[in-house]
Parts: sequence; structure tokens; C-alpha cells
Amino acid sequence: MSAPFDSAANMRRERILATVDSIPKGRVSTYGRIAEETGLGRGARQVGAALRDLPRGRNVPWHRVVNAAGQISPRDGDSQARQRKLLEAEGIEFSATGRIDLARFVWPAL
DNA sequence: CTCGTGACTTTGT
DNA sequence: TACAAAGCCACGA
Repeated sequence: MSAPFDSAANMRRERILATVDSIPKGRVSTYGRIAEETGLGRGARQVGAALRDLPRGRNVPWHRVVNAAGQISPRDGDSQARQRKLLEAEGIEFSATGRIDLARFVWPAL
């Protein structure tokens, strides 16, 4: 069994998911922050890719990751609406323009 | 090796 | 506050 289950790219993805998993309920983080915490420097886009490729059934709080503007990043499908629903269910508040006040909800705190 | 791509970020209007 | 442009980084054609 020498399948590339432990390729560098794969391990990097696992570390990203581990960091995302550390975001407490009722809080959010950003792609850039997750990248930094995971030790990827300016690898925010890689964080987005990891969540995009998240296999169904994987238990990770992917919905707690938003962009630096405090908004749910655009994408295809209804995933955006589902993300907002999940966040609101945890007490996250959205402004009239659909923005989250990071000063209040970002993790770790500013 | 060069190019295009993207759940991103920062900077300049 | 909103939008455009440029910067950034890993991947795959």
C-alpha cells in the first residue's frame, strides 16, 4: 500500500483542516489567518482549495471560514446560503450588506 | 519552463 | 463603502 495518501500536498491539506477544526463554535476565522496558523504564510488560496475539495462526510467546521472582508466568499451552488444558515445558527450576526463584524467574531480575537 | 486558474489579500482610486 | 488591479502561491496542462 504505497498510495500517495501522505503526499506533501495531502499532509498540508490535513494540517489546514486541523486548524479549521480548532475554531470554536460561535466564532469565525479567515482564509489568510488559517494559512498563517498552519504555517503556510500567504497561502490563503490553498486554504480555500482544501475546503473546496473537502470530501462529503468529513466532520470539519468549514462554515466558520470567511474572507478578510468578513463576507462569505462567492462560489457555485447553494453552499453560500448553507454556510450563512449554519453561522447564524451559532449566533454569528450579519450586517445588512451581508458582512460579519470580525472585530467581534474573529478567532483568535484581535 | 511558461501559462492559466482559483472558497484569497492588499492597495489604490 | 465599492470596485479594479496587482500581488501571491500551489497545481496541472
